[in-house]
Amino acid sequence: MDSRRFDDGRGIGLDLSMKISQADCTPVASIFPVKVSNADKTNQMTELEAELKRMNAENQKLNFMLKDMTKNYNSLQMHLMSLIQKRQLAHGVAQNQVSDRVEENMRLPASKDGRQFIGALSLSSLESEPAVSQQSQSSEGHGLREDRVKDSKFLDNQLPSKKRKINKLYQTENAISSKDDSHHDDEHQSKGRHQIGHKESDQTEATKLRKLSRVSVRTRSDSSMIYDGCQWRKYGQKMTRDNSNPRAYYRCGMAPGCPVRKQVQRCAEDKSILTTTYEGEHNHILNPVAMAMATTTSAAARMSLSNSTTSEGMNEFGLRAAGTQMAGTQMPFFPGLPTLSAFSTFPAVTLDLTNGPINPVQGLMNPVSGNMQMQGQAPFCNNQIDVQSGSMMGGLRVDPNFTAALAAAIANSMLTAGSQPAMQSKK
DNA sequence: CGACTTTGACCAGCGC
DNA sequence: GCGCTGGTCAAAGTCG
Ligand SMILES: [Zn+2]
Repeated sequence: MDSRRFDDGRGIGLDLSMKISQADCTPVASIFPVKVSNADKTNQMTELEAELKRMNAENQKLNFMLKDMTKNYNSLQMHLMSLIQKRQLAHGVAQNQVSDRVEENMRLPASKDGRQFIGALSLSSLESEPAVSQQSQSSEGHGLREDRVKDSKFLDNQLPSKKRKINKLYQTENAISSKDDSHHDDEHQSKGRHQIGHKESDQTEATKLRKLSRVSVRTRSDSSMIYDGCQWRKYGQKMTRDNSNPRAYYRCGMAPGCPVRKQVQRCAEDKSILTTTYEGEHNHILNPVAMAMATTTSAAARMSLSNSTTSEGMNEFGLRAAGTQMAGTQMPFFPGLPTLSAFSTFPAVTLDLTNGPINPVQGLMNPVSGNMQMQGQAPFCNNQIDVQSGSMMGGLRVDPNFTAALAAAIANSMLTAGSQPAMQSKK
């Protein structure tokens, strides 16, 4: 259906261009000939006006079409992503009994320098407003709100007024799903809350998927949350064992029932480093910033999954398993590189943007060569993926969205690097 | 007053 | 079985 619409759009576009040429040519050609009577002039004027109106209408139509197409494209892309992931899951989970352990890589040692934010580039470039980083500097609660405000401005098509009610609804909905989510098996005995038995398997699948597609992003940020284009609803906060900073739990609030969650926690050693862990995939249309983030996490998750399914330490992306990379050749790029610590057997990927480029221009010129590393965790290996490395490039270039997202993240960090107000104190 | 955040409580998993 | 820990819920509080 989408392809049909696409064709329609193109057809109209062609039509319009023809009309434009008509509108451009006929009057001009007929006006220039020497003496034209007033009646003729008015005639032409009315004709022109009519033409103009038609063009306007056409234009609006086209705009609609374009929006529609963009929407469809986005949703299709998301769909494709999830399908790909599901397929890989089907392969991977069967071979590989991935344990559901919580990852412990949130507390990597601090690295040296550079500041990074995620995703705001796209927004700032789209809105041509440099205020993004400043907004995200506000206090915890406000930071959230501002994210929301920006999102609601940004997303005209995202159920603006009904949002809140839906969120409420979704909260309860999620209460059920998340119960089934995390404790699907044992929940049966303890509470009678799950009367939705037939849904169970689906949700179990969804949970698995969500848990498997877990991606951490480490950034330098003074604000309590990085801007990633999504609306997040906080549903919990916890002190964790080996980190004096609390971990905050958020779930996606952009659509009811969206399974995506994220955890945000500051690094114990370096409080300027913010670790954000994303779980799951959105089940709704995303704005470009969120889309970039989502595709990044999807790609990273796929890499992690494929890593977990390959035995030789080489995955489909041509990424080599940790041992080799860790041991040497890529390290020189990151003098202050944290070593991977305490990775559990849980497959997850860490995008480390904390080794920010000192030279912003360099990063902007060649975003993909920015100091960025990915640390993938798989049952049998710890992967540290250097975006600069050839092996990595081979794999990542396959997915333009991935590089786009990375580029956005890096370039954004360049934009925001200079303007870092004083750190606000967390509550 | 509704939407959203905070925070104590609850629950499951895990190790001992 | 017990205690610890992480994840989630939901009532209460806060905010606009
Ligand atoms: Zn979502």
